[in-house]
Amino acid sequence: MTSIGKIAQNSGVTVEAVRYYEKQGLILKPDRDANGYRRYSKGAARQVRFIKRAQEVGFTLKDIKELLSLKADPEASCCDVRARAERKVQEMEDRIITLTRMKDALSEWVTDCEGQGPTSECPILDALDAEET
Amino acid sequence: MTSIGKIAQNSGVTVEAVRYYEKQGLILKPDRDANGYRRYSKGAARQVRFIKRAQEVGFTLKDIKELLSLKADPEASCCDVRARAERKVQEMEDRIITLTRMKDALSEWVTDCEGQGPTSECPILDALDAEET
DNA sequence: ATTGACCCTAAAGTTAACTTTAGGGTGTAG
DNA sequence: CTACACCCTAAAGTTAACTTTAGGGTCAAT
Repeated sequence: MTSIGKIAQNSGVTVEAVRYYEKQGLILKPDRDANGYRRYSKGAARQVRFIKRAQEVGFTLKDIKELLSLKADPEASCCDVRARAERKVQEMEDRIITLTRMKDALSEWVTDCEGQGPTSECPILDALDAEET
Repeated sequence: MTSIGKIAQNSGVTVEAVRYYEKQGLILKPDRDANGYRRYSKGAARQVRFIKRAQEVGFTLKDIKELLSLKADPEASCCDVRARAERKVQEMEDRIITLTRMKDALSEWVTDCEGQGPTSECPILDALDAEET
């Protein structure tokens, strides 16, 4: 039985974040003791860490809420979880491809640039300003 | 001399976006004709396309504003532009690395998952819930 | 008895880049 | 003359995931 402060500390988030997760229905509402303070069971920090770890691999809080529903649902299949994970992997691949394309375009222009002379003769600005696509 | 609608169309953004860029100081305030309508010179669409293209390679509007200052400044050197571009490339590389790491972790878990059985035995959920780091 | 560390709530603020809304003129084609 | 497309402004809304603020209780120690 610990306080919200300890839970936060043990899971590497702020106290406000823990309250926020509670409000969003991502963690169970804990009991309160006489003074109204939240009183958490030992496993609570683990729930928060689940959230954090899921975020770290790219899930949004909305995704995580779904994942938690599946986790809690005895009817749900592992397949459902897998499908979501695959979709997320795909999204991340797409983001990576886009970012890489952007980066490559920009770094090519950087290569063209000697870094000398006034901006009026800058190949980077020229590229951005070019008439064609 | 064209209307804001044409400018928007010719540069692939909305009318509201053009007005927004103006408010942010990214494009010059155009003259107005008798009825108060904005009246743009021919080159205005090009300014907007500069913005779009810069966004497409990863610059934020804030970055773009800086770039435009450099562009307009006869004292400024191409070197300043290049430095910003290099910084941006670095940022994008960092994002790509992070995203790739995330994606790899998740897709490894996906590989572990047969997609069968209840969620209580799902390797993906297990991985997210694991005790260690 | 007061300091300081914690706890509480509800509501507003943050960031980016727009979009939407509300309320209203303008110009022209039929 | 009346639709209808276009133009105007200012202000609020959008999204995500929190953080900050404002205003207050609680509790152990000094």
